[in-house]
Amino acid sequence: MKRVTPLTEEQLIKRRESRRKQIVDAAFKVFALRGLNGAKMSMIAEEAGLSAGQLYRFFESKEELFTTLIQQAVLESTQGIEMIYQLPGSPFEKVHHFISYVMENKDAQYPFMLIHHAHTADDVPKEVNQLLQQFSVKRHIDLLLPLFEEGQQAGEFAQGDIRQLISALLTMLSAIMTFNMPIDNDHQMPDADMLMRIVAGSRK
Amino acid sequence: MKRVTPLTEEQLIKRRESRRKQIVDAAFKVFALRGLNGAKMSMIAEEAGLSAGQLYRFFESKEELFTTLIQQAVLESTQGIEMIYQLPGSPFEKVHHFISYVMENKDAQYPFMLIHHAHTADDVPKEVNQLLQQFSVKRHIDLLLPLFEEGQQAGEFAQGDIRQLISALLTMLSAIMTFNMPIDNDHQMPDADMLMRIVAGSRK
Amino acid sequence: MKRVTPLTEEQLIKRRESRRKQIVDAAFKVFALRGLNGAKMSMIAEEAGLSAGQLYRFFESKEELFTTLIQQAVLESTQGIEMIYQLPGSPFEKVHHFISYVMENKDAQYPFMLIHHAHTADDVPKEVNQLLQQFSVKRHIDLLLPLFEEGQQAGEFAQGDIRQLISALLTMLSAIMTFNMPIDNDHQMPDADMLMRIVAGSRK
Amino acid sequence: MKRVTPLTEEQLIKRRESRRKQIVDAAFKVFALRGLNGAKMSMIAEEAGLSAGQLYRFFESKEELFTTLIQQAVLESTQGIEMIYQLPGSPFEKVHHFISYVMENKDAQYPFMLIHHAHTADDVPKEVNQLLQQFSVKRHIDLLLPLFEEGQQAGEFAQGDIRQLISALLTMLSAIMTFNMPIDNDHQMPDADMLMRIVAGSRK
DNA sequence: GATGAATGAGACTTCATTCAT
DNA sequence: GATGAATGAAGTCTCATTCAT
Repeated sequence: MKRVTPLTEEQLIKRRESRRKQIVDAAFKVFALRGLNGAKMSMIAEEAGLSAGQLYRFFESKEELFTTLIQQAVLESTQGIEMIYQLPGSPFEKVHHFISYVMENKDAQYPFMLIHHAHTADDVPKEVNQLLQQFSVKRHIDLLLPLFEEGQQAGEFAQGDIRQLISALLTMLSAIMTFNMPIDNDHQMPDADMLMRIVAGSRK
Repeated sequence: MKRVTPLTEEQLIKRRESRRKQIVDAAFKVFALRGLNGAKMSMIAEEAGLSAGQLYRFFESKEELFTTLIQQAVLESTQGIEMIYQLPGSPFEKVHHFISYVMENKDAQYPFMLIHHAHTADDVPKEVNQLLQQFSVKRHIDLLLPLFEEGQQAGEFAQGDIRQLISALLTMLSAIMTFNMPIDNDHQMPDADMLMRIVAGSRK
Repeated sequence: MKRVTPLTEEQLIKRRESRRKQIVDAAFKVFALRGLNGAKMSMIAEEAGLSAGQLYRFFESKEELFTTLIQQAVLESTQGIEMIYQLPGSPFEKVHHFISYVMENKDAQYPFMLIHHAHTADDVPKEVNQLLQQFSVKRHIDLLLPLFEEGQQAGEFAQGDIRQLISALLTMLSAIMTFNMPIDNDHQMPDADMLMRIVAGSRK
Repeated sequence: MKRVTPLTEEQLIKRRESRRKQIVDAAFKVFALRGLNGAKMSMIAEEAGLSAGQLYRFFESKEELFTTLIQQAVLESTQGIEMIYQLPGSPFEKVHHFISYVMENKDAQYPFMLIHHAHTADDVPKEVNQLLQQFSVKRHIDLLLPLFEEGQQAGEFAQGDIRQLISALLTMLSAIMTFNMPIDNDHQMPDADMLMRIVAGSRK
């Protein structure tokens, strides 16, 4: 006769955390792809493999869930950008690597897409707006500034206002990631080489 | 008691058509800015200066309205692109003008934004999907092909696969127009000059 | 052939106001009898003779509806108490009349019941709490103070702390109204005479 | 590995009964304070120091639990009233003591509060309604009748219909206990002396 | 013909109740 | 036996669509 024993507390906590991760991952994806209003709690639940009601044992509301994700996205996007300094090669090569990496990894794109939705959606929780004001692109630009200054001095990058250059690059990257067009044979995303032309400056 | 002379049939038809145009214009704008789900019928009615009920005298449903607009957007985007041949100057200058024009004119952007929404929304009417498959970017690329071949031969444009180059440019343009981020001092949209670097090719 | 003409604007406004009154009256009753949580929007809608969705054309949310009613109840309860000075007779007779009137008129009781629910319910909107703090019983006591002083000096009322006496009377009145027990042959509400014994003081 | 000696059957039954009592006590309090709908099973479980699931090993449903409590409350309220004959002094003093005791002891109030909720809630199980009809206030009045007759004959109590007098007193008591208003400096509960004026009759 | 009021389907959220562990 | 995770029904709220006036 098999005796069924309750899980130990440790097991419970582990399970709970893994559940929570499931939800966060699912929500990350669904919110990134569909935005605040387009994402339905039922979609997130399905993506996470549970019922909608369960979400509320982990997050008080759709708003709180979204806010949590934005916090995480802000963090991850910053870390993703900081990563650029670990990449090998000259500034040009670093940036090139970075762009390639971001464009090829869905997971790397979600944070940027999420932040974009947070900027453009209609009824964003006010905590999110505060977050966005504090950790805006400005921060990302600041992070990249030394690298671009170095690149510019080395003659690898276009001359002109550096901050503007970085901002334009980031905007284009975000725009492309957000664009989210189902790629077919016709629609072709610009590749990293093309984007690097913006960074490097034109022949003309 | 005021006696109103009845309108002739022709006048009636005219009035009806002008009414319909009001609706289409309003819907164009609202759908372009807010997407299929974000746009509420009541918003469109208000933008058009009509009651919500009126919309249904011209379109059977929100879906039909959206479908109609997509048809028109496909048409207008094509016409917008054809316009490029009327612009003065070399191929490079033509493309530069075109990009500048599109980026500075809200109205010119609506068709592209609308098509983007049609591509990314989830519950798009199937007629719309058919339309998008038939009149895809492929068509736009075909239209621009001669111009870009000329530019390439003149050495103004980057070497390499032309179709890919055009596709990338169009995608970027759409992406930027769709990006729709509230511009602040931090977020800076790339300008036409920067985009032209993609077309012109890099120094490297 | 009968020509159906739209209502004039004036008619529309009238209809809208009458609708609103219907809702307010229904909500007043349902909230008074069942409290904030016990009252379902569908019950209010049914009592008002319309569908639940309609309520939202007049009030943004259940909370706003409740808050509006509390404002009105605070007003009405105060006016109801001020009314006591219009009643004929000595202070004792005035108070007696007042108690009788309140206990016999359902409508006169709703404001007090509503305020009671506002005090005791769980998730009261914060505007309501503010209101209750500003226009609390203190105000009612202040209003009745002159009358009770007069009655006490005339020897009609019990000696002792007047404010306490008034407060106790009001509390008992509220408690009785709120008690809301279905009256049967067994349960007998105390009548005005009995309550007046509290006011008048005991023989002992 | 720790070996636990199995409990004897008697011990098991004892444990089970103590468990059940925990639940009943917790539920008594929570239902008394919050009513049928305001009380959540999870609150009762927490108050009892158990998991929500456990409740269902003792009671089939919230309704059954509530019904059980009402049965007990009816019993306890009757016993509480019978207690009055054990109190010292004249009828007046007995009643005064009783009122003081009830007003000062939360635990003594729960049965009355519970019965009140049973009377006023909307979706009360029908068994409860039957119970309330069978063991209504009538019973309480019958119990107190001899005492009040004695008091009346002794001239301590007001003249008039005794049953009505008792009923009014009980109703007032219940109402006050149920009133449950957060006491502040403004709201002042009537005290036992004031209530005794109802019993004793007025000077007038 | 026009208006905006009314309905009903669907999304968010809570909680009694069941059930895997 | 116990726990707390999972479900589903019900309530609040929104909006496309219909319809009385």
